[in-house]
Amino acid sequence: MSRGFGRSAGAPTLEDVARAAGVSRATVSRVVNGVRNVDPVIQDAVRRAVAATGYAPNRAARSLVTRRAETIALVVSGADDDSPSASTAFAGRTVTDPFFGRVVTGVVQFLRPRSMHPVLMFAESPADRDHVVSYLRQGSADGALVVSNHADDPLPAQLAAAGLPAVVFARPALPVPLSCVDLDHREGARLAAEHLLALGRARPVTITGPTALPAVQERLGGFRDTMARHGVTAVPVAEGGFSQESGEAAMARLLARHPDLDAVFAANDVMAQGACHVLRDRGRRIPEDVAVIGFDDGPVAASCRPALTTVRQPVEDMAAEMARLLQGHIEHPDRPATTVVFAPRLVLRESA
Amino acid sequence: MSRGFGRSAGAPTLEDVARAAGVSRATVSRVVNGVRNVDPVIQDAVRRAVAATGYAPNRAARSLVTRRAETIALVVSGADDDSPSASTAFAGRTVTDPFFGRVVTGVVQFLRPRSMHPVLMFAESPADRDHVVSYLRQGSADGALVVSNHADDPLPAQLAAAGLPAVVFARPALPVPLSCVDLDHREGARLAAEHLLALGRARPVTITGPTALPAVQERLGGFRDTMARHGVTAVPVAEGGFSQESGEAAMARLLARHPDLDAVFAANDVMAQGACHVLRDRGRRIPEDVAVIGFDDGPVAASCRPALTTVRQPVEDMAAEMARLLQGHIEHPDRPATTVVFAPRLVLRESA
DNA sequence: GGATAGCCGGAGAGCGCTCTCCCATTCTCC
DNA sequence: GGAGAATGGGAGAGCGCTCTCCGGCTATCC
Repeated sequence: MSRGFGRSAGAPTLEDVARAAGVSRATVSRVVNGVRNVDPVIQDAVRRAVAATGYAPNRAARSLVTRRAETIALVVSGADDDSPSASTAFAGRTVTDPFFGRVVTGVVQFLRPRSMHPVLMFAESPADRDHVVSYLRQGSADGALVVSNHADDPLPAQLAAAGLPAVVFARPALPVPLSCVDLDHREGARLAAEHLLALGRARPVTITGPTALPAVQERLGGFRDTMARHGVTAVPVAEGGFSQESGEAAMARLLARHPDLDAVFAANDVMAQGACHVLRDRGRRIPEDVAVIGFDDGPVAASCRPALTTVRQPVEDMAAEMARLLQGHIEHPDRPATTVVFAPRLVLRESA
Repeated sequence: MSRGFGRSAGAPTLEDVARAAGVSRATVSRVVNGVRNVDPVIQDAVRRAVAATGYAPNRAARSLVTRRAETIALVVSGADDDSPSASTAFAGRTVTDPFFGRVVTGVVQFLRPRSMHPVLMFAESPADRDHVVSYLRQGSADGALVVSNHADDPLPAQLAAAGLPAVVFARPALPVPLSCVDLDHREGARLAAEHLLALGRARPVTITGPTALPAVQERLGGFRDTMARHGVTAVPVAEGGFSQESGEAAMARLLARHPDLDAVFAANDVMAQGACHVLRDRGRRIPEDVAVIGFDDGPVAASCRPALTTVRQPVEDMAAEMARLLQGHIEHPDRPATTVVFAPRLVLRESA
């Protein structure tokens, strides 16, 4: 931390290091960035000068000329605009949701070795979305990773229209010329259905998420189709909102209409957990009386009782892939958008 | 999005706007930043030109001259250096931990109205910490918010030594000249103890976190002292590691040694939940046979069964206060470090 | 009416860096 | 040994912005 040189009061600059090493600014820059060959002797002198002055390259100055922020935005987006309370409900749900943590983990996994760090942004209103767009247009970040919880989130389209590099998690409702990562939801649902069938369950019900989401549709379709293929033609459905309470409510409705149900497939773990609570309160044993399968395999799945049998979504890998795709789009602006689909896996625990 | 002007291929610059509006660069800058009086007529022309060109000020250029990044770093820090597996264990634990989400929520609450966004960083190794320090020294962020999960995390001291603005969550083990926010842990433990005493419990046990943490010490001390003051002199203790498994293991040990226990005070909700599982597995009813009190009041507390009675830590408020303090330090570098202590609150649910 | 103050716009100097030229030196090969 | 190629360092022009200074203008006051 010894300064000594930088008589210019502030932090030492390239100029200071150059003077200390007795070379030009350009040479120091070359050594610092490891570009072009530089005489080992001079390299050494420069490195010593860097250490002596405690030099740290100024990021703003570098960005100004390279036109790269070396930063990406991680945008959590999509609360309903016209619902006044949506804003807080959403923030509460998603940021505290372990799903969010898993996304962060995956993104950081990819970014860290590259010494990059995500900027966290939340887009819940039209103003927020404009802000995200202008943030990128200002060059504060080179691209965006978007996680919407709303099927018709307009942000991806805005980003695409502005020609900004972006990758989205889960295919948006209306096609957008952006790369995205997604899960094979139909396959996940098929896995769940076949497991329940193998268990001999013949009166399954399902708790879906908001049916506007394509992913929700696919899970439902996959489940129904598989069941139908095995002769189970009618699968009662209740729609939930991904929250535990909504799962409880949905379960209660299903139980009232179909007291003889023997299996539940919920569109996420949290609702599955809610369903378990209700089932237990009504004296049903899990999995003996009712088998329950969730979706996601978030941290709750393993820690709740009974531990949840669930369809694992490799969120961390998917998030890391988003980052990788984004990097590709940033470095090669003309690269066409692609969709990477991940395979789900059934994780067997206690509930089914 | 109509461009039209910027013949300079890239994004429109101040220069482009100035030309379009028929004024000087300085005037455009003044209008954009709302500094000094500018003739309303000219202001209007400038605004029109801004809209017409689709101008967005370049952040790097601005930062270069203002010496402000208008960005702060949110650093999650503290895995044990010498334990090879600590890195992943930590990342998994903390990022997925709802606690982290609550911190983010609080920080964003403060930052958002100011159009700022946190950069997420993880510091688990000495190299990571050096990286955080140099990131700040590069001017990539104006200051850091540090959340350590390790009592003797060296990062705060490094930051302080480098003279960088930083605020830490929870007082570090060894005093560091940085502002911090903390909870009155003794008071929280007292609240829990008195509630158990009021319930008529006389054979309480407690599951602590890693005893190296000052907060853990205070919770334990506060619990013991309050109990002692009411005649309960011996409180069996088992140390946990804040994870559910560690809570389960601790509970099992306590149960083996003190089968007649009638109350458990756990140092966090997750361990309390683990304790509940073990107690139930051993046939103990909660709260009839054993009353359980957790700490934190994270999202799990309300959603697990039985819903947890717990000591609420206002994490969001604390995190927002961190951001506020940091802003103060950034704007007034000479402001002395302060500690803001928050009051806990007992939240009554089913478990006690 | 002239001197002084106040207001507002423009000119221009950088902020710290990268990167393209350019030039000096050494190497290579006939 | 001399022409050509390669190698490695320096000079200097900006990147897009802010901000100080300056100058021209109008308002104010004796």
